[in-house]
Amino acid sequence: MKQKGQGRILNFSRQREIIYNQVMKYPTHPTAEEVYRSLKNDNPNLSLGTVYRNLNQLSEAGMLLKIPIADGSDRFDGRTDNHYHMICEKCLRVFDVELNCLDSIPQTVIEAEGHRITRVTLNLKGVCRECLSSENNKTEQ
Amino acid sequence: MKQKGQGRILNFSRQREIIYNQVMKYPTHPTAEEVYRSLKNDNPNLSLGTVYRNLNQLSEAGMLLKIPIADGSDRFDGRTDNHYHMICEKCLRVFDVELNCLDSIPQTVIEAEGHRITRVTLNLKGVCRECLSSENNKTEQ
DNA sequence: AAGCAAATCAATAACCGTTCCTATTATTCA
DNA sequence: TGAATAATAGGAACGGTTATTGATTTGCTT
Repeated sequence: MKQKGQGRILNFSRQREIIYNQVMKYPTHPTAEEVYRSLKNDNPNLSLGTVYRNLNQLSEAGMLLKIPIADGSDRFDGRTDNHYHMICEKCLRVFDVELNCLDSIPQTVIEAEGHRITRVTLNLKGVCRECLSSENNKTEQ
Repeated sequence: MKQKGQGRILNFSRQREIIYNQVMKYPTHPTAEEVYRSLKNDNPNLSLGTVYRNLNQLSEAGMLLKIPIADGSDRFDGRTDNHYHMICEKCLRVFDVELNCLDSIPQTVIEAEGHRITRVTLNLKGVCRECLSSENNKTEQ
């Protein structure tokens, strides 16, 4: 393993490979802890520190997306194209959200205030479609 | 102190009052730790837990705004109207940013995905105007 | 003002997510 | 193959925050 810069290819150690594959396999935006637990059975000597280290390396290399969650654990996403996330307050699942209106924020702020924006992190909280409809079934909102 | 609901009036205990006043006094978006340190000299028996508790109570009551920072401590803001924040990677100061384009996000997501959005949290990272211009003075970017 | 219940307090232990450390094992490549 | 390098497991340590405790203060009722 040589390179660590953004977007570079990482060589795959055994542990890195199973960790990467696990995140790619499920679109559930798992936390490091969840990745660890889901792999621990078949890999009894996997350690949590290794999971954290590899998830961070993979996201630095641009192969995964790290989703910072304001009031909870970071999550990781195999989808690396530009998109955002909503966390449901009821079921706690994380949903992908397309929002191209955010693309203009850096330029807007530069023009208005003179600051240069390098990273836009958005956290949406709400209630997902499924939870909304099961709420409605109870004629309660 | 009776009420805890959103926007209700809180009675002011002595400690709550000095904590609230301190946040209102400075527009620096201090962390709980910073509020604690800035008050500790004049109030030697103030405890950090009290600062946390009161800042959270005040923000639940709508008298302060709690700003979650993805990779650091939460910050508190005496300005409670709708606005957003940029943190400068160089000087680490937090700046207020006006961004009315975000107001339409809840409706957009409802229409596109069917989820109901209840809270929009934005974290902007970048380089502030002052740091940008001092960078330019070194003919280096 | 006295008595009492509720709120608040300081101090500190516990907690959680994450990173760091160390000795060991695996991988690379000359 | 063997020396250098990188990755690992396991667990300690860390920073930010919350929970617990027992003591103190406050507000209410009379």
